[in-house]
Amino acid sequence: MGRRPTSFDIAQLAGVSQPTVSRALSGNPAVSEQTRRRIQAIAAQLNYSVDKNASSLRRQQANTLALLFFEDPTPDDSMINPFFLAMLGSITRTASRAGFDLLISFQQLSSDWHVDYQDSHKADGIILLGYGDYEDYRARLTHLVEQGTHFVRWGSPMANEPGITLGSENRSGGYAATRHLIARGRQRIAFIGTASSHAPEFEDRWRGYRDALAEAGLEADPALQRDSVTSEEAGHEAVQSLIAAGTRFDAIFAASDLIAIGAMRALAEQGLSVPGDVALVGFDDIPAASFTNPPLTTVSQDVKAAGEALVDTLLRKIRGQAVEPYMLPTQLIVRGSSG
Amino acid sequence: MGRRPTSFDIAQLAGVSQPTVSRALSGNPAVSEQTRRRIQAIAAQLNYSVDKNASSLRRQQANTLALLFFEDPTPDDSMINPFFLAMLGSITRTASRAGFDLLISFQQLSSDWHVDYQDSHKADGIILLGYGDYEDYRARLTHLVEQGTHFVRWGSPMANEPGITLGSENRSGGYAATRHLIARGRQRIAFIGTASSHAPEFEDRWRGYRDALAEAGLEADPALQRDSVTSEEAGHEAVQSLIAAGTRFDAIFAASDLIAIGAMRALAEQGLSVPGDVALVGFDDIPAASFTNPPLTTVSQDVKAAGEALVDTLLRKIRGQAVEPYMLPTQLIVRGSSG
DNA sequence: TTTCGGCCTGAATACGTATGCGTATGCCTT
DNA sequence: AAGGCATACGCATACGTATTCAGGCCGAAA
Repeated sequence: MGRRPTSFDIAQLAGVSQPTVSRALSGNPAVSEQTRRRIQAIAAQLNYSVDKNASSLRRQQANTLALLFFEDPTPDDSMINPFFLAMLGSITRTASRAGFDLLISFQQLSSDWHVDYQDSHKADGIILLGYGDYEDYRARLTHLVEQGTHFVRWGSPMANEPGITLGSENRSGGYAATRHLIARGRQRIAFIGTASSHAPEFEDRWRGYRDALAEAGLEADPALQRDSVTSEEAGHEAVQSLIAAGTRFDAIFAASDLIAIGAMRALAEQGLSVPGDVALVGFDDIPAASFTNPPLTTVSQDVKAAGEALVDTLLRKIRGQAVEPYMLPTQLIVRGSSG
Repeated sequence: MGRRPTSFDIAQLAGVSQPTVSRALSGNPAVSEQTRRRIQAIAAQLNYSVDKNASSLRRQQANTLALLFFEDPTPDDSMINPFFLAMLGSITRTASRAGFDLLISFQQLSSDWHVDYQDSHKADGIILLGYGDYEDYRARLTHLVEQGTHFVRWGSPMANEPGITLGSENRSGGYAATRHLIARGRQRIAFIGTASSHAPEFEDRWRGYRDALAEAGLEADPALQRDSVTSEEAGHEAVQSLIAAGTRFDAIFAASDLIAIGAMRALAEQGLSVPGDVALVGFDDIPAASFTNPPLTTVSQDVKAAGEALVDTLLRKIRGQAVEPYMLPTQLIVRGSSG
């Protein structure tokens, strides 16, 4: 026969009915061990596999999660935040271990993602990754909640959050990084990275920075702060501007590794040595961080645990179990760039 | 009403039959502009969206591609070849532009992927990414072809290839890299990367290396070659072994950037300067390559074009159009590590 | 021998959509 | 006035599975 086999074909060959085939293959104990074996043998021989479309239609669930990845539209098409990419491995593996497929999509921030995946029943739940304009975000999340869509977001918890958010302990991470620099004797520590509520993760890291300074009796000098999005170019520019301003500084805490790498380049161009003249700490521990020269001291987020937490939490939500938002610990990784 | 709306609900509200709704929303010209508008308005108001499971079941195609990513089982769970990750962005974007969703899965090499996705009708075609044992690979590809599965593979074309493969021009890339080193006056050029048919991409790069040497009247000295898989550790070890052997060399062509980065570390540890004592060229142009110190000269693969080529080719295959395997050009990116 | 319960299995049906085919309506032609 | 054609729509059905419900069989208890 030309077409791919269906459960009816198996049934006919096994001398049973189609429902029995369905039960046998899904492990339903109502079917005797003997017939189950027979059916499984025939199925294997015919290379049969359950049609997921029919199955999902009938069961009203797809055993699929959707990963929506947001990014600012960038001229350079290919550059993706390496930190999120690193999470991908962990997410897909965890999902697959739970028997779920993973649908992924890179969204431009403007698109109508909120009426898509779960609505059309292609996925049972959604994982939201990436930074974005949080006010717009909030409106969409509210929409999702109203529709009864299951989702989990990675980021920094907002006040009165619609839905649930997981994230790293950004404040304590920033605190540890800054304390480390202070312990190495640095006093004039710059912060590169937007310190406003438009970028809550960065703001939290900045809070940790400020708290550590205060604890040491230092003050956060606004002249030592520069806004920057998370890209190498932005970090490079920010440090150039810092140097051009003439303000003295002996350390930099960069809100992300990409920024730190750009900073490192700007410092080198100006003949400033790392860590001799300027100590440097980043955030994220992306792969490239250990390849720089000197290797970058940074605050590591546990990417593996994060992916697992996202998937587990989402699955619990789908199953109607209770979920609690929580934060994942970060860890300071001391390398050469901080002395 | 509690449930999500179906095309019947829309039909009732619009005073037409369900098929008319289906046609109206799918742009079938058999329905008048006027009724189409009415139906669309109602659908929008109810937040209706087509159930993809039912739709896929009926039409027998899912508008979905599957990306199967292979990797050697690694103890460190999270490390993924950055080169392939970079391709991901381009692939998902191209697919989405064509109206296809992307299902992704990171497979251990041993699993039974060949009986999965398309078989179960979850995807209309498969993209295969990653290196692996090519003999095992061949058997599975043959199986796929026999099943009539649509797929495209990224890699190095094999003789009597089952199915279709796209890849970069690895030979000419290796040739350009080596020529460059020769042009800079280097004579004793080492090659790090397996030069056997178990790793066809690397073998092709090695061929280019050998050809360039031959053209310059030099010979490929086996003492200057070390096997290495594509990881930083492996590159590090390989160069350590090279140095320990005492063989003199003034340049290294590494078969991948990860290897090159490991090599750079090993050289630095031995007090050898780059490019002063040893010039270094890599392959891939991963993001980290431009962050090393000195920045890494490398052979760039056009990741964006590669992703687009893979998706376009696969879609053509799915549509039953003719497809031709072809190779994508590479480009030498000269940075500081080669002098 | 009858009855009852446990264990398997089959018949029927629902999931929501897309499409082949038939039909009604209006308009133009002769 | 009657037939022909294009246009716009409805009827019926198929896609392949999972589940509800009812029944058949068999051994054991009465």
